[in-house]
Amino acid sequence: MFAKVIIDQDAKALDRVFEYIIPDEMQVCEGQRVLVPFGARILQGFVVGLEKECEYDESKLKSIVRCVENFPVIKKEMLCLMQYMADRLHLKLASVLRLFIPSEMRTDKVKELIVRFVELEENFVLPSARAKKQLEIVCFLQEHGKQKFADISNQFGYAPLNALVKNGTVKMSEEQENRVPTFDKVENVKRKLTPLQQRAVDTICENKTYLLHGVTGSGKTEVYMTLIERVLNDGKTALMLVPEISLTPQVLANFKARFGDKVALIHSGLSAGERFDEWKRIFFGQARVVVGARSAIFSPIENLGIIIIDEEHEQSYLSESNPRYDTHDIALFRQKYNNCALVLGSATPSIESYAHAIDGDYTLVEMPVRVNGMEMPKIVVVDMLMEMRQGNNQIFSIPLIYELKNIVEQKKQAMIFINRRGFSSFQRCRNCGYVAKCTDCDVSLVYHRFENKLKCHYCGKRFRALDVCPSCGSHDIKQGAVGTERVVIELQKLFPGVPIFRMDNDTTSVKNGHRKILNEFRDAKPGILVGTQMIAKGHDFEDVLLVGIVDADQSLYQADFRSIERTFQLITQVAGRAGRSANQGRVILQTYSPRHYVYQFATNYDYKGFFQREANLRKVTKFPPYARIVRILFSHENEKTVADDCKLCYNKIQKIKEDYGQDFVYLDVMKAPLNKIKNKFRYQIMMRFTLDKADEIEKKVYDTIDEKCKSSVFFEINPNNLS
DNA sequence: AGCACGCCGACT
DNA sequence: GTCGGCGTGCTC
Repeated sequence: MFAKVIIDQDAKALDRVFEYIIPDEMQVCEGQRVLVPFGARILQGFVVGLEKECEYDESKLKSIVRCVENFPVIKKEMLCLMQYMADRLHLKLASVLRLFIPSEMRTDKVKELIVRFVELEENFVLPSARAKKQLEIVCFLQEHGKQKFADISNQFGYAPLNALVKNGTVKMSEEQENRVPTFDKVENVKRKLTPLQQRAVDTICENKTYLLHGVTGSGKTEVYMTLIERVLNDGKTALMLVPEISLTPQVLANFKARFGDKVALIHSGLSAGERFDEWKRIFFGQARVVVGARSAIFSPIENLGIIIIDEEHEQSYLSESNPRYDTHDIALFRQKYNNCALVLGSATPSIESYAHAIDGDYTLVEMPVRVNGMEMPKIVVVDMLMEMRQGNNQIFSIPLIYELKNIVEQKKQAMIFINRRGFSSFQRCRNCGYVAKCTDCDVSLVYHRFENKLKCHYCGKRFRALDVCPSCGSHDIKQGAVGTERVVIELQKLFPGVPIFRMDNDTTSVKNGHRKILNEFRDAKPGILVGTQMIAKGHDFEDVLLVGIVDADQSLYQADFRSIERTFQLITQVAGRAGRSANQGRVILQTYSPRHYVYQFATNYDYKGFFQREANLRKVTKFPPYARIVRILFSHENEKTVADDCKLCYNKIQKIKEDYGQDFVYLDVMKAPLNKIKNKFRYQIMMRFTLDKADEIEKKVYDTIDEKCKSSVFFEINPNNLS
């Protein structure tokens, strides 16, 4: 027999199958990890096919050395998925396979956790009465049976236990144990479903794709849990994805409380060992519910009855580093393969998904009312240009300060949303215009007052903060756009003595930073929580009656076609934090473009109106979901090399464009908006195709990329962020 | 990816 | 004369 093997190396030249002889005495099946001789080395590979005949010259074939495991780590479904992703997303087979197993497994760094147990020998002799501790241990074991060595040793001391083992009174054994991620213990509260929730549950009963459009606070989580329970009762399994950011201890605890040992949790906070053990529990069918972030879509769970993507509009479902993929595509593949239901849930569905619902590809399920019947908080738009004209140059408008005062007086809580961390987005010399930039990246440095450093948000490099302009010596340094640190400092000036908390990447990177800040904020009344978009997700605080959006325009002016959509989503999500209890909340939205349609629709919570307007715009201007964008990004440390590679590729693509006329909507070549990151120069080719011909053109374009091209090449389909 | 083979410059 | 630079090409 012969095996088709993918070599586990991330190189384009190796991105194909190599054939090997399976020695007669060796048991090898599809999906197994093997060691094979490759050139002068022994490398790891994956068996992706078995054949009686070989295609390559048989005399040149080598034999598989051995299998790494005695079972196939890649299941059949995943082998199909591998081919699908490689074809559709132009990914290397090996890089796709790496997504399917925990990285810990490839490096063989994690070992199985072996736990030692002690129990009494069958014919044990009682220790002498003088050995008091030993007697205690024997009594304890007599009463409780087999115990962990570590527990007994902690409770009664290591020496007496060891003595008992030595003299043969107690026998020791070893067992492999799974590491269990820690989680908070909470009660399993099963709330009775509202008629609206019940209707949603009843509607989602077929093996189709559903778009669950439920306003913030409409109780989507309870719907998910009920659906999962039903699937489990049918003897099937469930997979639920949530954005990493909302995998809060609270959410994890709720799922553990409801589903107990049946649930496996996959999130970035797990240790290597925990991740490996959870993966194994899924692989061997012990876990029947998987709750996790993006990468959990690749869990080796079988017999799926339902896949749920919560907050489906979140951009974190698009992988932005290689291999690049959209979780929706993978979910749709697995749904078809397993013939199960797929539920996409959101208060603000992505334009793409809602368009599918309108077109009838997905079934729309709506929950337009909050569980507690409360109205959505009122959103007040404040024109910051007006404020300036009236002489207010502060970062807070008069109405926001007024509302904040009210909150403080009533001993309630407020959240201030500012989607930029640090103190200010740049430092610039007022005299000569010098702006501090990163030496390795083409970006201005962000000033962090707390550390008094300038930081590059792309490569993390730190620099001395400016007090004197290095170019002209002037002391007149201007601060750029406001960040979370600055907001906190300004609030402290306005409300001395009021507890103010900051939640962003810088304050939550320490272990449990997240939980600590939220717990402290919960008890602070009055209290103000300042944060980036991580405060927009799922935290329900009854006493938050005010949400301030300091710079709503921030996400609006980003150079990508989803920026308006993202702004609408952010406002709606942040607004949803206010007035979760009986008191109606209020939102103050500060902007320099108060008449922009996104604000008109957002303040009225008019998702459908917004969708119509935005969808129409994209239809007319030929953007997704009514066209496909493809970007090829070239990067290399030598600027001339990238420019040449890019230009060469562009010239070839131009020839393709001539053949397709109107279907090749757009083609351009340019420096990437971020021309340099980590000392690598970046050039790009931008393209747009009509949907009809997209697959065909895309394939041709992909094939023109020269294998000998020295730059690294990234091929992106409908990318989210065009920097 | 990594390793071998191969064809041109400055050195014990 | 040789040692070694890294360009090119191959790995079942």
